[in-house]
Amino acid sequence: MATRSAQDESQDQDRLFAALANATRREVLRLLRDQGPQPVQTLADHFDMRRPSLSEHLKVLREAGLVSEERRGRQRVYRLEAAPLAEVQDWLHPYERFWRERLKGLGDLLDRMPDDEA
Amino acid sequence: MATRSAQDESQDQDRLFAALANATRREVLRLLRDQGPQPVQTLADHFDMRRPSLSEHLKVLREAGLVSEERRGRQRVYRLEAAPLAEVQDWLHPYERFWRERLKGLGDLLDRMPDDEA
DNA sequence: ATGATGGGTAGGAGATTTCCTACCTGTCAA
DNA sequence: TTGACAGGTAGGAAATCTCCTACCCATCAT
Repeated sequence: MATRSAQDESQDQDRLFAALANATRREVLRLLRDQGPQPVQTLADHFDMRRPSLSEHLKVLREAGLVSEERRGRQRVYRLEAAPLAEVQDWLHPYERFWRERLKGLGDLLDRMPDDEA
Repeated sequence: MATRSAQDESQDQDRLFAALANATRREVLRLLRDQGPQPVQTLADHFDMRRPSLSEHLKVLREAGLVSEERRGRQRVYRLEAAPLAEVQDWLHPYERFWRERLKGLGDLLDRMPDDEA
């Protein structure tokens, strides 16, 4: 197995978070998740945007490893590749106790309040 | 409680993901998580960047709700506010079964391979 | 009061993003 | 073979991001 440098990995992480930083791209992921693999035109129907622009979004998603394409005749069927999202979850993990502490604290506070103040 | 429109919420989500789409800002969050609340100068020591630039990153994080500031004398102590990250986790959740399926498939495949090929 | 310190804002340069129109390639049907 | 269709790339405009220097305002110590 080819070993990847720490630099490569943080560059991957950059590409991943950057890919998610756009509402259109997040919506593409949602469509592929909820409706399964589909060709570009079917995806494009959901957006108020010319096809070449969507093509570029698909390219960003491809380069982040979040989608794959399969050529079927003259169509290219895009499919969700969720694996990189596990890395987002891993990134999130060390923060989890912080927001749970906060929510717990809020819960405790509410518990101590009379109902009509809560 | 003031009700927030769906538009407001998707704008929040945009701000949140956009805030995370920068390595410097993610590193600020990590520092606040691992080293606790601290003033700007202490944070700035970790970056090869002028202070005003870091100030702007802190502003982006503030507007995403990911940090808060407390004025102590002439210092401003920044603190991690992890709550919005719960929203990232919520966003992630519907994707989880997809990457788990994939990993499971990979695991099954490896199980069927001779050790020296795995 | 005055200077030094902490940290923000203003304004601008250069890079990057996101959209567009125009055009190209590959596949299918007549 | 010719046309139509799916979808990519090229190149450019406008917006946004990320950095900078210069400057401003508070606070604290002298």
